[in-house]
Amino acid sequence: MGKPTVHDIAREAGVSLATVDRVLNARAGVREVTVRRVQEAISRIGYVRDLSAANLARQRRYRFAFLLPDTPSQFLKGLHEAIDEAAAGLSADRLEIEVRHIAMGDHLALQQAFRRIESQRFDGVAVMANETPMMRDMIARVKARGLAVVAMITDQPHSERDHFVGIDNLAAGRTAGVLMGRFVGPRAGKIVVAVNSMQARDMVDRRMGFDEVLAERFPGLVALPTIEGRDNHEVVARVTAQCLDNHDGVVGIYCAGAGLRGITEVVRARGLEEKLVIIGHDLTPHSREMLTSGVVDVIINQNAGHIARSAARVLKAQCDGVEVIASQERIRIEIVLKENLPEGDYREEKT
Amino acid sequence: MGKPTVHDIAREAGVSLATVDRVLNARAGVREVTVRRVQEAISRIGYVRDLSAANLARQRRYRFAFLLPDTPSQFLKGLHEAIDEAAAGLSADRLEIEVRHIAMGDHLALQQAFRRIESQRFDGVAVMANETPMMRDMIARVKARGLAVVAMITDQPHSERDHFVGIDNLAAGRTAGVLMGRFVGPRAGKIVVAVNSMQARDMVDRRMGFDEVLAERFPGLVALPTIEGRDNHEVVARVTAQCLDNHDGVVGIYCAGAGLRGITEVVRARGLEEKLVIIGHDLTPHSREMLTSGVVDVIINQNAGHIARSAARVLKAQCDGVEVIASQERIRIEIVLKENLPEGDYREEKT
DNA sequence: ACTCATCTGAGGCACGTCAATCAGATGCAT
DNA sequence: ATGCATCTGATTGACGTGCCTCAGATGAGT
Repeated sequence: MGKPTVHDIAREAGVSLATVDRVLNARAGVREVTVRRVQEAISRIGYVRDLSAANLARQRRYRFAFLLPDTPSQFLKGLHEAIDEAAAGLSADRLEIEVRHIAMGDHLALQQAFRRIESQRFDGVAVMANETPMMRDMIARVKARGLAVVAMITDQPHSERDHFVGIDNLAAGRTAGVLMGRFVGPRAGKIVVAVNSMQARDMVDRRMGFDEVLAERFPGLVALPTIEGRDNHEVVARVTAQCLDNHDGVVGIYCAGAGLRGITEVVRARGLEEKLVIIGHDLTPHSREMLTSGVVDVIINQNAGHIARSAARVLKAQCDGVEVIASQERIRIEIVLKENLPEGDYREEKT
Repeated sequence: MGKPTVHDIAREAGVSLATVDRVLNARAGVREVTVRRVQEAISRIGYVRDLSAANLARQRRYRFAFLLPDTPSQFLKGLHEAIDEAAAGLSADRLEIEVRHIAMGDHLALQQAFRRIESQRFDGVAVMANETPMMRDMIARVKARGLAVVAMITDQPHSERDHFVGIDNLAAGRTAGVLMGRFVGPRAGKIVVAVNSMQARDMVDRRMGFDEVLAERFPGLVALPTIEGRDNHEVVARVTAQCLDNHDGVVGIYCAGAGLRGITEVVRARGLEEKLVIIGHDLTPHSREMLTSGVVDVIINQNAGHIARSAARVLKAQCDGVEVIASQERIRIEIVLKENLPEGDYREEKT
């Protein structure tokens, strides 16, 4: 005979289906003794609940909100697309995902967004934002309401989030550091480092990791003071140019944040492609092109598709009270060279 | 109102549920006119079938066989564990996976294995084996029986397999080549290259890719004739030692196949860790340790967990006649350094 | 007689299956 | 040409899949 069902439990425990169901779902209205009797029957016959049948019966839908900053970077655009794609693929599993862009830094907007999520019967939230006391409060509130919460890309380590979907940015910075050191080779020289903003935790971590490795293993390389690009190519381009004017012996550039385009423009304009080792973050149409054409040497990537799917899976697992496969949810620090560049990975090709 | 169901189609088309069902499942016994009428109703109300309800009703199970070589390498052990883990996670989706080890090269055993699969009502097969005319025949046979077939790790490009789950080994070899060239730096010298066997297609591809890049971009580096290790540490160790004895100016070792342990033993015994750049393939407990301790510089990895899950997903999608998310099924050529080494990725840590 | 906690039965979710029915066509005898 | 039995392909209805839900029954205690 097949796998045991609720009927088998009912028969085995000498109660009705409805009672079994109440025990299974830990609802009230069942005597202690009965609960025990049912539970014993369950473990005796080795019952495992069929989640898809259960979801069918209760017409369950999982509603998740994904909160992203409204910064218009290519990476964010790619992430948004990846989320939509994941949502399309998972709609068969009764998942609905709504992406909302929020002006980060605008505390009021963020608060409103969270309040709206509370009142709109969502089952979970994935949020990408800097960690602030306010964020911690908001997360605590929705958690108290029973929602699942994951932090995406940027962790909220001191909050009650259930999970972090993203990479260890310190390790990413260290990885960039090692590659910079080894690609530059035995030459000594200076390294330009650019970030979005030193307000952002992940940028600070990357910079720290990068500096650590340079100090430990490549004493010939000196990282210059951080350039802050504020998500703006033109700012990055201008400041990078200044930096190159002011310093002799620059051998590499590490672009830890957005704005790689600004850097590649300056580098190409001055014909420095061959002389400088350039390392950036995140695969985008532009960074792929720069990799292919040999202007950029390495891209450190966090796979947007993987992040989107992982966030959705983790939220669902949390709602179901189920364990995830840890190794599947570990976002890898991908090292991408021209040689191992995956085709069309940042965006789906149409079939 | 909610999503349209078969009832809505039936009402809209003015037929009964059973007729709708036969149209949906393309079974015979429905007049042309009626088929058209039903199909029009379907597209008019935008019906999408609920696969989980369908599978519940028909008590469907997906039975897949995974055929692996019985070579006792650490990578294969890890792959087997990854498959079991994936199977455990997917059993909720009604997937059953059976792993079978087969003495590759033993044509008779392989044929028997395939015959058994045909007679045992499997829905799909994932196979890891060298491409031979016999394999092509076997694949054609099971395909003719309606099974889904994917090639794993090693492609069967001239067969009728539905999909290949694995990496481009030429690109992997090129990736190893670039890293070798850049890590060695401006020094000139010789590179030792070890593989399992030049009979194996993937080994040949890796070697070719490696050589191409060296020739194109690092003319100072010369790859020595291939060492064939035949999946045996001791053979690898002995031949590597000989090779180091016979050649001056070796600056790096590329281990394209199994047997990395043989190489690291020789290197450590001679205290050459610092002097040589060592690049290997596949994360295993041993290669992780060598990476951590700095003996090995780079591991090119194909994620066993990803491969196992991808193969299972693709097989299921094939059975359901559904498209997969292409980017999710693209196995990446992972570059792993000590710095971006994922924790416990080769095997699940217990929670 | 009337609570109240506990428990049951029947029906529903979206779909599949199979025996049973129906309509139309065919063949045959008149 | 008409009536009638027969056959066949098209269609239906009812029930099954594992689980959930809610109105209502049961029974112990007041």
